[in-house]
Amino acid sequence: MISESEIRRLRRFNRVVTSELGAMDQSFLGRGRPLGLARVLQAIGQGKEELRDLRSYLGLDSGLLSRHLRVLEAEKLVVAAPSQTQDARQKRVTLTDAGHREFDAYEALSDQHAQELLGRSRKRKELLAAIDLISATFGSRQPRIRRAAPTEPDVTYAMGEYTSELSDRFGRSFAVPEMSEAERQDFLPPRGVFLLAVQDNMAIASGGLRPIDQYCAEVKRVWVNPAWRGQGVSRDMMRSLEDEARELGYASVRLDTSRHLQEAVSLYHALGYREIARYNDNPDADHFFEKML
Amino acid sequence: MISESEIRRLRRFNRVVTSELGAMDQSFLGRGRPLGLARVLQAIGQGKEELRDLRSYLGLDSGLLSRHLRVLEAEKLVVAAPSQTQDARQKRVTLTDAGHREFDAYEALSDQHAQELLGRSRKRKELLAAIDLISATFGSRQPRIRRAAPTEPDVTYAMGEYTSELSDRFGRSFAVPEMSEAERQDFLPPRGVFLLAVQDNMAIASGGLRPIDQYCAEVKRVWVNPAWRGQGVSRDMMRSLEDEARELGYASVRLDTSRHLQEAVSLYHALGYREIARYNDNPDADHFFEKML
DNA sequence: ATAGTTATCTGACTTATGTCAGGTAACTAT
DNA sequence: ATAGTTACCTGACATAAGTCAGATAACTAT
Repeated sequence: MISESEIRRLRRFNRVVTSELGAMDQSFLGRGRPLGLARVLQAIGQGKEELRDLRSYLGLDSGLLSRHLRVLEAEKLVVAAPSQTQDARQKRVTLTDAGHREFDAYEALSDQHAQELLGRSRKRKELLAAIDLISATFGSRQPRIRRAAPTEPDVTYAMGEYTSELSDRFGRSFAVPEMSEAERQDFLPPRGVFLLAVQDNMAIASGGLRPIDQYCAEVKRVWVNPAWRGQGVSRDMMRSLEDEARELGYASVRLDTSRHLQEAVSLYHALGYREIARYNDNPDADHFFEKML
Repeated sequence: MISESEIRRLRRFNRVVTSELGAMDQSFLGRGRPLGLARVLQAIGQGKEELRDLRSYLGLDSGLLSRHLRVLEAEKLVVAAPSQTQDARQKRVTLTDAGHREFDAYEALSDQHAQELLGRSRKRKELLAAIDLISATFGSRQPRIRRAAPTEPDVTYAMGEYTSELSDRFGRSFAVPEMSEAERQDFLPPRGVFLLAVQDNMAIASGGLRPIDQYCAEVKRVWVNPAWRGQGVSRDMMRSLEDEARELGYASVRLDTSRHLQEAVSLYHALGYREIARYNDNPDADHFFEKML
């Protein structure tokens, strides 16, 4: 079971992190606005514009939220508008230009704090892996899979991690693939698609689909952040890619992979892919799979 | 430099952890006492008894702390007494029996929360390593080295980690050494000593010294929590052990180690130890060192 | 001995946060 | 059409938290 010392280690972690977060709050107060208002402003800036979302996200009483919004309105940082929904009782608030500036200022403070923390670490890569593992363990439970343009920053991030992992696994350096305009189009409907699994606002997994010919698409660049592995994320990603392929009118998908990525090989077997002969000249691939849709 | 995505990962971590800590606070409120008072009570229970310590630890205004203490006194949870120091103006507060019970109740809540969090993890060992790395990176900077009795829980914890690491390194299972009463005496003055490096109230490194003969002591069980490595902790530990050996009247120290612990071998070289011939029959050792004090 | 400093306490005040009971207008179910 | 419900707002109130200006007694430096 869970030992005394494990509990103490977690509690030490709690103590340490609490004091860091306290420092963060202090820096927010520097803008002369109580924390409650700052939180509301940040939440709105992050797209929580419907009042009901805001209330549930911040856990606020409706009266209190109403009052906070009144203050922010008086400061001309937000404006109220009727909600997008049918219901004319519901409202939404959006940031004014001044509101955006103020929001950006809070974002900059957060970024600065984050940067300062990262700067303290000698072993940044390990630290980030540790941070991700904790985010994965304690974070909200539902990664959401959505389409993404190959040029999005989140895709760039995912591809960076992907190639860095390939480099580790293969023991030699891979470069992030530079895509031509034509290659990017291959990953966009109607020819293909690029998917990201997003949790707590950040990509934790990716996968792409591009045409081989009229009837067959190829699965490429499937990556899952190591901290989220073992929770069925890659399975969900593969299923979503297959769904997309069907919708785009393909009859089958193919993919290649390598003995250096053993979990991948097992996964494809488990998902009903069958091994086929080499269908391309990728020198790093030694396993080839196909699945009829 | 520090990239955009690294900052976002740290901020995601912040978000996730903030909401966990919020849940913790909620559970504290269940005892019908505002957070401020609960914190004071906890701090006193943790040995912050001098008012000045309390103030600086909790960052409280002296007036506010005074009032908080008055409330706790009225509840008969704490009693004030003159400070241990010369200065008759200074005061200290201690928990009454009822105070201890109340403190224990808060401790139980914390433990319960910690346990619940750990229970959520599939990969507990990795999670704890991640937690330690973050504690090491963001925690307070000064590990303190102190003597410890071989029977202390912290020593037991350190030895558990030590043997578990040996098992990993050697690729076979080591058991935590059962010590006879005589062996324990070997690690206690005047014959020897056992040291712990403590940070944020927990052991992060250990080392022991026991007699070989009248003139020479042996360094044993040097362990540093992996999260704290690379910061000179082992160096400090070795220096402290040497100081202790000198004080206990030894003229030299010896130690054995293994090629499986390459950092250890380098460290001993760097600290001025010279390799000598095998001086014992430890089958796991293949390097032997000595240093004149 | 004297002047200045320090540790703690008290009272008065402010601000932040939270709660609750209506109120209005817009909705839903029948 | 009517009764009941819901989303948001307002006013009144309560509690928590923090600030500040003295007051007192005990200290320190000279």
